[in-house]
Amino acid sequence: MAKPAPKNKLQAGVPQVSDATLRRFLGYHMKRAFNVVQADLAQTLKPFDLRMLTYTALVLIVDNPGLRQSQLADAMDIERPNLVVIIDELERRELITRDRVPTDRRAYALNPTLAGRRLCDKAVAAVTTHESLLLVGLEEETRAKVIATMEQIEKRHGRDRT
Amino acid sequence: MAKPAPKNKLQAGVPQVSDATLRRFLGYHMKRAFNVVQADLAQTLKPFDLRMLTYTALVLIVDNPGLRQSQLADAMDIERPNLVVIIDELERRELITRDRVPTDRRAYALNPTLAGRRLCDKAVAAVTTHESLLLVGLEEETRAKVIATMEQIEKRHGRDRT
DNA sequence: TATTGTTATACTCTATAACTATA
DNA sequence: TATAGTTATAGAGTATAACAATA
Repeated sequence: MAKPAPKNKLQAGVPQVSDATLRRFLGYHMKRAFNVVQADLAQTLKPFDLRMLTYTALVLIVDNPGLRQSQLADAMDIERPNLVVIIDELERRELITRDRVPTDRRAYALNPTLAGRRLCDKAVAAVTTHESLLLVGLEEETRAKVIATMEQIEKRHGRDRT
Repeated sequence: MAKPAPKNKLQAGVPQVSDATLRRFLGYHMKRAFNVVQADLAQTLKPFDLRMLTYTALVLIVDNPGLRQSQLADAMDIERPNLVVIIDELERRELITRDRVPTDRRAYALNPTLAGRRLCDKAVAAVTTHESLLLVGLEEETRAKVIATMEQIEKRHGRDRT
C-alpha cells in the first residue's frame, strides 16, 4: 500500500486526461473513493476468509443475536434472496446457527456461535486498525462531518422497503 | 423519490436492529450512501439510455477528444478488457467514433460525434440537477470538504497501474 | 391472503489469462 | 520484447418472479 506512485509511462508529450466535468460531482468521487476503501477492506478481511457482505452479516448477528433473515436483509439493504447464500456460508463454517423460532415456524433466528463471536471480534479489530491507517492524517472533525453527510444521504434518500 | 418513509411493519415489540459496531466505520457509511447515489444516478441516466460507466466514458471522451482506450481505462480505473464493451456500445449508438491513429496503428483515437456531444451535454445537465436535489440542504462548505476527503482517499491509496 | 425463506435466473461490474496486430 | 486492443471466462453483487411451508 502507498507505493511511491509508479504511474503510467505515457508517451512523452501526451497530456493527462482531464476529468474537469466529472470532478464537480460528489457521486464521481464517492465511486472512486469507495473503490479504494472496498479494496482495502477486502484485503483486511482476506485472512479471516470474510468478504464485506459476510463480515457485515456476521457483525450484525453478533450484535443482534436472534434476529431473523428478513430483518437482517433489511438492515443490510439487500434483497432476501441474496442473503441466503451469505447465511449458508456463515452456517457452513459454523460461525452462526439457524434456529427455528417456536412462535413462528416460518422464520429462523440467527445466532452466533462462540467461534463466530471470536472471529467477529478479531475481524472488527483488524478493520478498525486498517481504517485508521487508511484515514491517517484526516482530522477527527472532518471524519465526523463526512460520516454525518453520508448518513444524511442514506437516511433521506434510502429506498423504501415495503 | 423521497417518499414519506413507509418503513417495514415489523411485528410489534421487535426492537430495531442495532448497527452500533458498524456505524463507527466510514466504509460502512460510504457503501450505504454510495448505493443511494448510484441508484439515483441510474434513474437520472435511464432516459438517456446511459449507465454510470457509459456516461463516465462519454463525458471523458467529449472532454478529451482523441484519447486512446488505454488512457480512458486508466482514467476510469477499470481494466482494459472491461472498457471494450462500453466503447462498443457508444460506437454502435454513433455517439463516438474509433479512429485509427496514423502514427501507431495499434491504437484507436476516441472522438465524440455531434450526437455524442449533444447527448453528453443533456446528460451532464440532468445529473447536475439531480445531484443538487440529492444534496439539498447540504452546505456548500460541507460538500467541498467531503469531496476533498474523497479525493484524498483516492489519491493516496489508489492502486498502481503499472 | 400475506409472509419467511428459498430456488432459479439474469444483468451488471470486475478481474485475469491469452490471443492478434502492431511497434 | 513490449504494447493496444480484443476475446473468453469467471467471480462477485444485485434484482425479480415464483414456489413451499406457515401464519
